[in-house]
Amino acid sequence: MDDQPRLMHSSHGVGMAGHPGLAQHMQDGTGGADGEGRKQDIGDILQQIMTITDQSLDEAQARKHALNCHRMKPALFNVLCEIKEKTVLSIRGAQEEEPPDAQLMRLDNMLLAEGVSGPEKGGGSAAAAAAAAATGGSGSDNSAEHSDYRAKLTQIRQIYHTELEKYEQACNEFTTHVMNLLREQSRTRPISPKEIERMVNIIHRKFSSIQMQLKQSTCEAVMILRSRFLDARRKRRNFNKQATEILNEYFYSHLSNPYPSEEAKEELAKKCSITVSQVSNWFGNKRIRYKKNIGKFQEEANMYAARTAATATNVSTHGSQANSPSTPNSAGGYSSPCYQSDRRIQ
DNA sequence: CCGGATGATTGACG
DNA sequence: CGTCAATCATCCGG
Repeated sequence: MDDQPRLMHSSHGVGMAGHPGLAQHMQDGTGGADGEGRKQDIGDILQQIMTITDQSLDEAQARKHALNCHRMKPALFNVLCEIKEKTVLSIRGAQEEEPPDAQLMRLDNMLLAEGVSGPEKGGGSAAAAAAAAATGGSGSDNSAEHSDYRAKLTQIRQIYHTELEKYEQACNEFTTHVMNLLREQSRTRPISPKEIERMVNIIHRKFSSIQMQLKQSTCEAVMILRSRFLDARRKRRNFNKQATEILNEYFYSHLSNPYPSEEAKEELAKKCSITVSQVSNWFGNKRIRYKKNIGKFQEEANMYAARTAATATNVSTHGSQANSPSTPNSAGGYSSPCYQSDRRIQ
């Protein structure tokens, strides 16, 4: 039975109700042949086919078996095929493949870029590294944040994958179920493989729309995580003591003009293992805070002035004085820096 | 836990 | 674009 040609449009579901022209075909094809008995038979068989989906499974199973063994069954099947063949032409080309969804592609790309849907290790760490670089944090502290970010990303990724797998499994289960159903039904009514395929497509589309929701919420979670991670203000760490000393040293030894050039900033940044913009921030903050309350900083100023003076004398006694000519004005008064520090910045 | 210290951000200005 | 001034958000010592 299975090798009979099967043609049936499946978009109307599994029932036969509403098939046009079936009744008259039956009359035309069988009316004159054998009288009332046959007509009755065919009426029965049709009725059974039409109502088979309304019945409970085991009941239907028994009916189906009876139906398949019915002597009129092959003939009826052929008739159905014939009708189907006529109608299938008008159905063809009704709907075509939809273009790949732009939003879905965007989501996929983003998940891939964030390392959620890509290969296990590479993408995630790369994205985290990029994010870390963007924050411009110093070496020591962002490794902790980095691992924190990584851990959270991994968490998201795991949830995403288990959910995705669940959906996929459910989709496959449902698809095979429907396919079995259709294949089973194709023994009593004509169903073409193409129609089964179309039905599978419909199911897949439905499930992928569910997946899209998953992807969307995953993307959202990643964005939130990322924005929190990238907002450096929320995880500010003080510079280490050495960096602060280097910066202060420069600041107080250039008190008359505490505006490091771009190269000087780069140099300081390298020495302190921070970024140039962090150096700029530091000097900006320092200048404004120093100016605001010079008194508060005087002790500090004296200290650094004394220190630079000491190193300067050390250097000069050793014969080479390479770094002194830059700011003769400010570095000179080491004995009483507190008196000359006023109104330098204005 | 509080308050000052501190790094970063924001908006205005030249 | 660099700087200033105000402000935010966090850190950290007492």
